[in-house]
Amino acid sequence: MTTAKRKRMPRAERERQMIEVAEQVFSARGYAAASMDEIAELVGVSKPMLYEYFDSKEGLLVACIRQSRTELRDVTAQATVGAATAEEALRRGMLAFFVFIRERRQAWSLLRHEMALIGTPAAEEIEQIRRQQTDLIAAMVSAYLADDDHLRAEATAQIVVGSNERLAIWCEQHEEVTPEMATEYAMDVLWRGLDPRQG
Amino acid sequence: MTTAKRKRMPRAERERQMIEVAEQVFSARGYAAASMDEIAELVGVSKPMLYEYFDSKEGLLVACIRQSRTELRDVTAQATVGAATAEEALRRGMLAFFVFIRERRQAWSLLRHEMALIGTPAAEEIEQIRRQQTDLIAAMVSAYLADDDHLRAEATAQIVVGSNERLAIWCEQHEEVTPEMATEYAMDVLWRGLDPRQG
DNA sequence: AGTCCATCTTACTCGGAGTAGGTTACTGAC
DNA sequence: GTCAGTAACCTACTCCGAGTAAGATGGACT
Repeated sequence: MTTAKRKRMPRAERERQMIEVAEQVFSARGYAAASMDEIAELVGVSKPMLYEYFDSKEGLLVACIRQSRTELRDVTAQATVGAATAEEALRRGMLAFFVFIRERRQAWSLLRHEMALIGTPAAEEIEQIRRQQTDLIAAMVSAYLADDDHLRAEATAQIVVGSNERLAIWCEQHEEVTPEMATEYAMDVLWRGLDPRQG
Repeated sequence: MTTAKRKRMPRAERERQMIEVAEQVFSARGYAAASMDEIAELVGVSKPMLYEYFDSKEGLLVACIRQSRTELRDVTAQATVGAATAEEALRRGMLAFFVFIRERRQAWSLLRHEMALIGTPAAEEIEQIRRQQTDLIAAMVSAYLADDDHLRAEATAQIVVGSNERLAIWCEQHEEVTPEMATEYAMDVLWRGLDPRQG
């Protein structure tokens, strides 16, 4: 379809193509229900090629996740540049996140599947990839808030990420919640805190 | 071992026994790597019995998760009774949570596996079970904080739960973080907020 | 024109989820 | 006692999909 003769393309290009197809199939069918045979057929290649390039079904999923996470990190990082205050950086970053998950459904669906790898050999690698995001936030927390307690900064990053991910899943069931509203809800708790005494 | 003749026990009892064994196997091997044959053998029963009582591997996992989540909700709900303020209720609830995940590793490991069911027919049922927890928190938020915005209360509950779950996973990699420290980190963000201006 | 190797294929194995159909022990009725 | 009736249980399969062994083929470079 895209290219005339579906044959003999260089490894790097084939890999990209495989990831693209796999991303669609994984997010459409779910990781467990997706079959390597189907992905291979859609790519227009035989199954052993997938194994040649990605070792296993898990490996293929990890490659897909790595790509989507990198995009997400870049989008959120980009959103925060030029923010004057910590508050503004946090708000912009979160808004970028909620916009991302609404616009790039497929990528987000894939990221949700990273949890499917818990308890597998790939779990550690996934945790490594997540650190792209948490390290970024932990660094901002330390810098903006002049907090030199490293452990606390990491914990704070986990809280921010965890909040956003859960909120994102919740948003999927509440179509009426816009990215702006989600951001407002999150800011209200994370920045101001639940303590009602402050104005 | 436990009972002399491993034969012919009433359904309810057999179910409990199956769940007990399945909980161990799932949390030890991981959902994907666990096999129904192994579980059946450890129970001392043949595989079709598992399917008779739980329909599928997924169904068995859901049953295990339901039990562990009920325990977790009861523990956290119990911890908050008699708290004088919202702050105290939140702190006690979260401390109970972090103690739970450290003491009942197996149950917590199982709850982490609920994510493995994303994109499967059981996903909706899992989300239903989670609501045991979020509804409880949303109700407390509404009551204590006199907030009548239902949507916001739900979002807040998701933030609290998401924070705690991510923090719990992070704690597994940081043995030096005690439940008390985790609670303090979480309270500092969720109650006071990140805004450094307040004292 | 021939050699090398990266790309690609056919045709398998193997393990585990799920099932068809039959068997055995207990329960109550007479 | 003994004879349904049924709940608990088993053996012995099917089938699908992950992963692999071993070989074919096209193109690049000498």
